[in-house]
Amino acid sequence: MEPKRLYDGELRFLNIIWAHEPVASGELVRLCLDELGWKKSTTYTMLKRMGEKGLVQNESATVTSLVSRAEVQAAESESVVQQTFAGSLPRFLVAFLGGKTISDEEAEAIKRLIDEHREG
Amino acid sequence: MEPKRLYDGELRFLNIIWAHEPVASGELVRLCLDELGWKKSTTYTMLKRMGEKGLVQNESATVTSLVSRAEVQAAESESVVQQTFAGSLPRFLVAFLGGKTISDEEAEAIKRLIDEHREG
DNA sequence: AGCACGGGTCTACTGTGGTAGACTCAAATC
DNA sequence: GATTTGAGTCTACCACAGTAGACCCGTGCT
Repeated sequence: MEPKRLYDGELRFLNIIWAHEPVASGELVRLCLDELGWKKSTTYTMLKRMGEKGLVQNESATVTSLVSRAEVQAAESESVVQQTFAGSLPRFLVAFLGGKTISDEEAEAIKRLIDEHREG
Repeated sequence: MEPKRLYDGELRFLNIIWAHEPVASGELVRLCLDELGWKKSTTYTMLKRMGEKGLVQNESATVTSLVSRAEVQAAESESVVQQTFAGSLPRFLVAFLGGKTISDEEAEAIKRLIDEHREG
């Protein structure tokens, strides 16, 4: 999976698919109408365009994703850290945390994560 | 500054401005030609459009930015964590770290950052 | 006076994301 | 056989990022 950044609409669409796949196309039309306010043809247009990009698949009226949420999220995070912070995670964190504070639980969770990914 | 997400071109343009401001407009035209391959009119169009958005300023042929790099970076990181990870920093980190490993120094730097932003 | 030149605007084309109306087609139903 | 219904396509409009060619204007050089 090349680190291709997704557009807003694609992401919202994928989120629905991930949450329900495999999902019947008609059902997906209903879901998109409810959650995104899209008309039927909009959903099908999206389906087709994203199918051409290899992001989703519509076979015998059953829609599945061809990229996992994890892959997309990894690419997205990678892309931002790379493009905006020259690949530096600490710089990202400095910017993100700014004036914010984080709870003790979150702090511990993060430290644990860091330890799990230490080299050596 | 509202968390308005910038486009690629705007970001590349701002990067040049940040690196040289205050910069004479003619000089900026040269820089953009060199670093981005933009023609003069492209640079001026950008300048004007981004001026209308309140991102940059061109006064008596001197260009300055109206948003700091830090602000933009904060907004950018905020936006990604919000949109792709439901605002959860740990989730972002799980995705970002993936199979990666980080050095001891980086790990310590990050832990220090975390502690500095604990609440209470 | 005339010209070159740098600063800057105007207009406009291209691509594409986002969105949808009109329509086709096959299967189910009456 | 005729009609409804659900799946799916075609065409198209709008907004806007990205990009640039043609042009205008003032100032200073010749």
